[in-house]
Amino acid sequence: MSERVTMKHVAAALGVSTATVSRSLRGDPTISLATRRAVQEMADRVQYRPLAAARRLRTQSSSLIGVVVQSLGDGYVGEVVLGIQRRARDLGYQPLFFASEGREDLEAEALEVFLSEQVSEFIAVSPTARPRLLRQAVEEGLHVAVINLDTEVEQDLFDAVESALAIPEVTAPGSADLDEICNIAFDDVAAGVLATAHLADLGHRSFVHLRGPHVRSSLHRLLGYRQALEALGRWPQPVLSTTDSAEPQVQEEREAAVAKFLRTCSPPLAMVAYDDLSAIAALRAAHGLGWRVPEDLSVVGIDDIPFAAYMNPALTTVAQPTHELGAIAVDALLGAPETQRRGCMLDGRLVVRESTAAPAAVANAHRRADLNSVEAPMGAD
Amino acid sequence: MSERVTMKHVAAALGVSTATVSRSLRGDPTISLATRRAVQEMADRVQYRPLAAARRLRTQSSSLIGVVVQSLGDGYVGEVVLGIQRRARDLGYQPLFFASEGREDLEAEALEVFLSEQVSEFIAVSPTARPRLLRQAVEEGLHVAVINLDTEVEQDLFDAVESALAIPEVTAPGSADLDEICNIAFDDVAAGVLATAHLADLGHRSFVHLRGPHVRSSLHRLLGYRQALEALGRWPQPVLSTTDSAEPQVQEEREAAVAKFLRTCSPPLAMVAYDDLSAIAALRAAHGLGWRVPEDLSVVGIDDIPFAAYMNPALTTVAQPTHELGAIAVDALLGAPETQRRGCMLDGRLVVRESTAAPAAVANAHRRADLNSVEAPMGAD
DNA sequence: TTGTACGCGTTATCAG
DNA sequence: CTGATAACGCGTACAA
Repeated sequence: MSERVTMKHVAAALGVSTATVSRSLRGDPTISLATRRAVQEMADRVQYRPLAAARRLRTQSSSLIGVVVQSLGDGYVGEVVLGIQRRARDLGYQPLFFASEGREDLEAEALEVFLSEQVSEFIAVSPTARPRLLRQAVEEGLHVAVINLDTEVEQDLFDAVESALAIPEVTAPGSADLDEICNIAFDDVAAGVLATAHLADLGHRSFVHLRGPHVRSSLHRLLGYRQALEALGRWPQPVLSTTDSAEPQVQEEREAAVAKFLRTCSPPLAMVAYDDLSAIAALRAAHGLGWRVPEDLSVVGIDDIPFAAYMNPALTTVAQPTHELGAIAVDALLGAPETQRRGCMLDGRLVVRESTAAPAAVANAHRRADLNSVEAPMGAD
Repeated sequence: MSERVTMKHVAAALGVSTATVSRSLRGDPTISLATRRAVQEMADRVQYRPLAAARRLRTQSSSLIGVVVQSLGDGYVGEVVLGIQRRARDLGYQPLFFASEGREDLEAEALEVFLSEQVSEFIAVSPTARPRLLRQAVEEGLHVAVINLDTEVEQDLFDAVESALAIPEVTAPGSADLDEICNIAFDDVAAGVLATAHLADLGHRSFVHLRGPHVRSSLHRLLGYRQALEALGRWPQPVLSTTDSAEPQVQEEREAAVAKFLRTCSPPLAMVAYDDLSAIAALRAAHGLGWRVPEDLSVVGIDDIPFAAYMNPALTTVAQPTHELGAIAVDALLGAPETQRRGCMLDGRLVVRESTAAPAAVANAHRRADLNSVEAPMGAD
């Protein structure tokens, strides 16, 4: 029934050629201002909408920007994605999102789709150690930017960093082979330092780090923890780790690991968690054992996911500049030449909320007794 | 440098016509199996990829399914979107996501984009009271499905439902004018009933509902609360409300409202919150006043956002069948004829975690004294 | 300043 | 069973 309105209609209605319409609509200055205006007016009078497919077929380019994420539901990713969408829109681009669910086959499919859609700019948000996707992407001629590339890292490196020995040479993120891509990164080392220094500034002397999975960001945050402590002359300090398992149980394992550790020591204690989710697990563990946060245990997370502020107590954390990360990635690919290309590193921002406080030194002695006598309110279930 | 591989290349390499290639690739049975196979083989030997733009220009249809959400970061939306993406992929469609940020201009832009992209199927996830978008969409000839349409509702209706009077005629969601669209809905009334009944089953006698904003879902959940209570012969019971304000403060306002209420009464108490976020605010308020959850206050949320399980205590809640909602919406638009068209209503599922328990009747008397003597640990900051 | 004409890669129609 | 050919809507080189 309702025919699609094409340039032909606009042209006919005005008695001009389609070429004139085309040129007018894109503001070609060789067309007289009068006709340009007339065309404009007629175009939206008849509700003309350029057909993306036709334009793409003709120009061989799509003004589509492919974005692969693991999951759109993740709060952190959502923020980054928002930054991408806003900046892309400013530049006249439309993001094409694809959730990979962490599956390699879906990542491959994403690439197929992008190629079919003539996507030429490609952003991967926090890809977990899948160089293949990125390799293929550059091989296919896409311009790719990565936000927080997170490659897998050997256990040995963690062991070394956790030891009292000299810090080993920590390779640059991503490193070697991936060279064409630009990596927009959060400074995980600095975040680790920031979190730890905050606790130290509060007067804490006794620290613990809840380590993340075997990936670069985890290693770097640990490194920051160590660096800050070394600067204070207090290294080594304990590091907790859990087996890297699949999503469902990971929170419980973290909670268990923290609980186990807390039983071996006495307040006050200061914890730097790998990320906010880890910190939240720690909150639960502490509560389960009757440790009060922040009085007995100060906890600082990293990321500042949307829910951090809603926790009880609200989580002190190092915020990632999520929107910026997204915007910069877009700029790096599409922005004016002055916007950098070769990647960059952004600092986090300390957000102090309720989960950290000065150690309650005075009350120590008698609280300690308390803790030993009470049963854990929630026990292990 | 790297030329795009087209059907022409495939055809040339095999000495056949592009028509044959085209037909073979789409499995046209009029082509001999032999050639079909040969074409297939050659096609992926030379890495042929159909150009979406060309196909669309020719067929006038895009196998793209437009999806408008408010925010991709929202955990709830993320889950729904996942359901959409999975089902869409099964049917050979590619979702095109657009985050409206709740802005009407962006919604309009989304529609423009969809039209340009020849999108013919359109899903809106939890649109908040913006009939305009949907109207325009159907006017432009799109097939639209809505997941949890949430229109604004007058204060009067809330007042009426909260009163002791007879329940007023509550109009169907969306209602009247939006008729072409199919509404895939979560049964909010049933969810309210489920949550309330759970608390009643636990033995609670004293209830309170923390009401949501002035939208249909909020009204319906309140209605469920009332219905369940009426069935028990315990209506009326208190209902808490906050001013509907913009995102940033809403959590704090909810927390304050709950705190204010808790000060006026004594444990044990059972609360049905509008949603998980409200419930989380209640958790904070309770903690701030020294009420223990679930011993003094049982709280049940609705939605089961991903974070509900991580809360401390983990939140008991009524889960929305998020993936299903998404999948059904896709089916309603694209699925086989046997998959319904005219919308449907899905039930929630009670997920019992740690925030609800039987009222601690015995301990009441002396605990009450406690509560009155202690200062709120966290005070108001 | 504007019009004419062609081609982008694909599919559909019509012959063969 | 397969091939030639036209057309989808737009942008642009070239001509006027």
